[in-house]
Amino acid sequence: MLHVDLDAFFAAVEQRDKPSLRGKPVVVGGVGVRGVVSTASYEARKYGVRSAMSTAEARSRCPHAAYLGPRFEVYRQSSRAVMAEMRALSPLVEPLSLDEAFIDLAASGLTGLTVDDVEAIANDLKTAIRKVSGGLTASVGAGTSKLIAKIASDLDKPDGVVVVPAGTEAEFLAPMQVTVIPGVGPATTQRLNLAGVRTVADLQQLDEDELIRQIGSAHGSSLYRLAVAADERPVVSDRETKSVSVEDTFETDLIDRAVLTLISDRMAHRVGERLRKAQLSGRTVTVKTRMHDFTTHTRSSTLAGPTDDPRVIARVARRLLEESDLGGGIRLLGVGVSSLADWIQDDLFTEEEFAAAESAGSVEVVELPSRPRDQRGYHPGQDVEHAEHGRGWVWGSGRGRVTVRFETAETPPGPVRTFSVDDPALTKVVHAGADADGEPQTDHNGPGE
DNA sequence: CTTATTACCTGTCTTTGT
DNA sequence: ATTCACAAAGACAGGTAA
Repeated sequence: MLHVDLDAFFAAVEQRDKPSLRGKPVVVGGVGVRGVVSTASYEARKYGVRSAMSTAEARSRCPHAAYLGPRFEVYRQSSRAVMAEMRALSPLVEPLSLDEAFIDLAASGLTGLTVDDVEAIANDLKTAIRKVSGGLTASVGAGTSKLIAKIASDLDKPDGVVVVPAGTEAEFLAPMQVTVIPGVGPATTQRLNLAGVRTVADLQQLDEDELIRQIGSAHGSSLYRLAVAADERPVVSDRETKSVSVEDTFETDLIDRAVLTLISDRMAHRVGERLRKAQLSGRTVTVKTRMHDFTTHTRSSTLAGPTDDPRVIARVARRLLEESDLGGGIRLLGVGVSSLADWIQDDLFTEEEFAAAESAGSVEVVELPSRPRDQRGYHPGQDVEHAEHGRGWVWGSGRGRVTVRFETAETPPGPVRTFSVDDPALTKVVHAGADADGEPQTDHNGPGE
């Protein structure tokens, strides 16, 4: 496997496009009062400027650098060209961000390679990248797993190649600080240090149960395996999106609820648009607030069915914002949607579609049984309509409840909901097809029609 | 002083299935 | 057909990390 990392990517693109910046310190990131550094060129790094540092601190460390806002469209374009070169080498490429990706060479039949073979492949790739990107350089790590490739790519930056021979993985890792392992950040490092663990060798000697007690079961068992270089994680291209969100830090803290409501509405619309563009919809709406002291709070609410409707997202976000304590004002507001489904809301019948289907004779509507509290009125396979959840069909009934699955023949199964048989919002019972035996009649007898 | 976006984990409650 | 107990699953909020 290869891990490819473009060197100081955003800054390098700016230097490529503006020759006067070459050889000079360049800092790309937020340029406002609350901006942070995305990328510093190697010239700027000499002054101690680092990613994630506040722009204010970077300015004091390196006042004569060029400070530029990011041009994501340009970076995306170069990224696409570089990723295409990788895919020419092997179809199995997993981008981690605009400037980073894993490549599984075995997926294109490149197996049984010597260290020299891999080095040659990496150098050829770097040449190809330089050619299609207008001179960008990359650092490449290679090894028998994602973990080793990722760590190796960091060892000889910029413009380096490091190949770790098969069989030497554990000894390669042993002398390194635990912080080199992806997933071990400041919090985990501190907990490990308290347990006397500083290097991977220390970690290799620790008891797994002890490790799990210190840092939790999921993290503990995966870290335990990574420490001995046991890493079977596959390279996965086309990973599925699991959430979509928008957030913004304000120049000054905001407290006015009317202002924040308008901002929330705009954010909800942007999220909805992005969901629609990606043909996604989701059930959970989350509002995020960051207080002046940087504490962060989230409030979320889950709908019965997925939506991509900006108005629905905005309405829920408004309510969540109302329930949020703004304290002395907030520095950040965010709106997101998660619990994504790959099928969209209009799989559920709208009122218009229902009426059209009805007049076309493909469905007939009958009155609810005269004793609506009698669950014998619902049979498996019957179609029903619920005021809030749309149209679905009866999955089962009993114990005073009727279970409805919302789906159509063409879609994956929708959510199953259980209602009390006397739920007034459970309105229409529909017999699909021609053999409905009750007298066909249009009727609704509940609220919410 | 401390971005934007996404993913994933955990503890605690609540809901739902059997 | 109804009730009860228990387990599994889901919802929520916060934390960690890249």
